[in-house]
Amino acid sequence: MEKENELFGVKEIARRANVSTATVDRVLHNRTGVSEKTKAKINAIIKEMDYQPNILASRLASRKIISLAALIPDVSEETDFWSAPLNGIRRAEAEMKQYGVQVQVFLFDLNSKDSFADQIRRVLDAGFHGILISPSFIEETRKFAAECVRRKIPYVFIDSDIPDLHSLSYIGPHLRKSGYVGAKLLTYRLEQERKVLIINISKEIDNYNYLEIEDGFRAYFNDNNQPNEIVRIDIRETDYQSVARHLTYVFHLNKDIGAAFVTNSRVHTVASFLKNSRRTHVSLIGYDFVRENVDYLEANVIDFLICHRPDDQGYRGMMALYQTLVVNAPVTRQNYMPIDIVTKENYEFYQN
Amino acid sequence: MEKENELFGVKEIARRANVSTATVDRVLHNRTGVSEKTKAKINAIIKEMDYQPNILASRLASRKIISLAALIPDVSEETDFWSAPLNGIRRAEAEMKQYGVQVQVFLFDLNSKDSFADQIRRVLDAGFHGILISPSFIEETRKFAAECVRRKIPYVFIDSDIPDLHSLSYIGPHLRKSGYVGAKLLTYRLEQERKVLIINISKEIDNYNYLEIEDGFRAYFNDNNQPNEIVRIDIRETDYQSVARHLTYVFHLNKDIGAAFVTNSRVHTVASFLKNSRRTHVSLIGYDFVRENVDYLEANVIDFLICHRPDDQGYRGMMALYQTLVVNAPVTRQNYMPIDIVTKENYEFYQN
DNA sequence: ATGGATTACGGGCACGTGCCCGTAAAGGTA
DNA sequence: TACCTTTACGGGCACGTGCCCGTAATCCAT
Repeated sequence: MEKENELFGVKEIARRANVSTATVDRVLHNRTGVSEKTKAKINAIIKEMDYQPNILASRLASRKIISLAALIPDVSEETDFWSAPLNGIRRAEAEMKQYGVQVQVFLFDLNSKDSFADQIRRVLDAGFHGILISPSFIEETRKFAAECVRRKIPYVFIDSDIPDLHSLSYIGPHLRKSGYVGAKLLTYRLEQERKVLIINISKEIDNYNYLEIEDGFRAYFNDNNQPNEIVRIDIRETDYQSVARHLTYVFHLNKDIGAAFVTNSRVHTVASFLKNSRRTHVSLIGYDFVRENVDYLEANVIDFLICHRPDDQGYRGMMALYQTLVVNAPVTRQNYMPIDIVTKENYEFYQN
Repeated sequence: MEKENELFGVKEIARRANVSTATVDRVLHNRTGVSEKTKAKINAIIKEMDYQPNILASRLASRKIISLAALIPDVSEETDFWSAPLNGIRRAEAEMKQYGVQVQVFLFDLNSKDSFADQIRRVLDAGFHGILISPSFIEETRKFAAECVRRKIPYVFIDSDIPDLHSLSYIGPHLRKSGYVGAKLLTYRLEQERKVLIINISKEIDNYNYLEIEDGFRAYFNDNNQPNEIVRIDIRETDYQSVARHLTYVFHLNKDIGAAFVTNSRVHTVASFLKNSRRTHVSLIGYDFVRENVDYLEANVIDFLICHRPDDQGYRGMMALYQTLVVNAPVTRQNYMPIDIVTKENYEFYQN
């Protein structure tokens, strides 16, 4: 069990090029102080023997810590959704720590554009080497991206994407397809004469994500010639009373609703309403593996939850930065997460 | 961005204990040559300052390669299921390579107990430091495990478990629950008067996995007072003609079968039969994300596939060995994989 | 007491890379 | 030519740990 002849180090390159290892090092990190001639020669040798630097030695020798920032929403009373990505980020942190990488997390208030902008400024001021960000507000993110490009700081988007800002990578759901899956599950045992209700509960006016999901949802009905009528409702308050009021009204107007689809994690509020008003025969589908939702899965009020592995998103996002900054390996631009289907029967094994 | 004061190395321990780093090293690797007195003193200091060895430096300094073996079934014409775990193993290999870990894969024929035994012998003879194994044959695995325990080689089971052989870790499905999920999906839109068919297609007499799944499947019917009659059939040949013959007979005897559940990845054979005999109204559920199955998902013949992330199983299995042998961190004994539900609508994002 | 074996420990090089510092060579100016 | 600046490169230490080798100290038998 001895080491195979992997003597392909800087020393070997230096020997072949008749220079010192210091010169090879200068070329490898393209620093100044090397004549064009020797630079070319060394580069040729590097390419020829497909030199792979030893990351162990490199990280050990360099005293510099690589520091990464993660900028995500804080958990609120409304939802602890973002605790999952945070978990993944911590997991990545633990793994990278031993290789000299530090991680710092910045949290902002999803209901405050200002707090988002503030934290962006703090992150940029601190001079991190790479940044993971949830691009919750489009304009601020646009400015942020421009600044990162200027400073050549790689940044990764998670959970939602802004495609035209060329981030290093996007890691998150394909929302349109995810709405499509929701429609499939919703109609799987739905009678033809029943109506379908789409519910969007959200304070924010910023409806980009929601529109994608609804679009996919409706596409399924088109593609499969589903005859059911679709009713939709927007609710701009998130408290139970307001939601209940709106829903009471809708169900009053439409006596024959057979299934409801909630476009985000607030499905538990709807579940609560259905349970209280004894309408649990209505099929209910929504998003995200948060505790309130799982409770209603368990109680047979919610039929399915659609999830996008938020934990993994955090983990992979950080790892994408690690790959570029430490390993210097390429990462894929778009990394769509699986569209997981969670039920009462399989949730106990679900790994976020 | 400077390194925090992490001067907690062997040198610091040595300084505090008034010994040399070599002596500290002997204690750390509990080698001989240290008096009980100094050993105790050093151990106290190590514990007190919660010393964490620098893996980078450790792997760099030690010339020894850590070598891991993976022993899994070969892909056959019957099924390419095992190409997924192999993928995960390769992925882990690439990641560990830079840290001085080598991986060697051994394949055996699922239809030949002898080839399994042969490969076990080869693996044991080569003296690996850790072994990943799919314990396909019980008796041979028992001997293997005994030998590993004797030689103190950690071993990990994937895909199926033999609980009483205390492997370092089991990574794979909870088969019983997985059958339970299958039953849920199968009955979700099934009419009460319809019968349900359980199909087991397998040459091997070794039915351990199958029994677990069927047990879970039936448990769902009990727990939920499902009135449907359950018909079961064992088919000991795997070729299409034999399967079709058996199924023709069963469908002849039972005119009102509304759904079929196949306990393994050969569901595509049944799908083929249903399609050819124009019985695609029968709901069909089976196992594993292999291409033939996905084709029938796409064609609306198979309704759902249940999967257990075989790729991840391979990856995590290798990583469990890495964790114990390199990082010296504890791993969980049982690691049940999520029970994933794959449909025509979400399969394109499924990540094995 | 003497010699030999055993035990307990320290010195110091090596792993492969990063990078500081020193210096010879080349170029520029008076 | 003398002096200074810039360019191009080499020497060599450091990172934290593994481990070989050498040796003083201790023990035991004669």
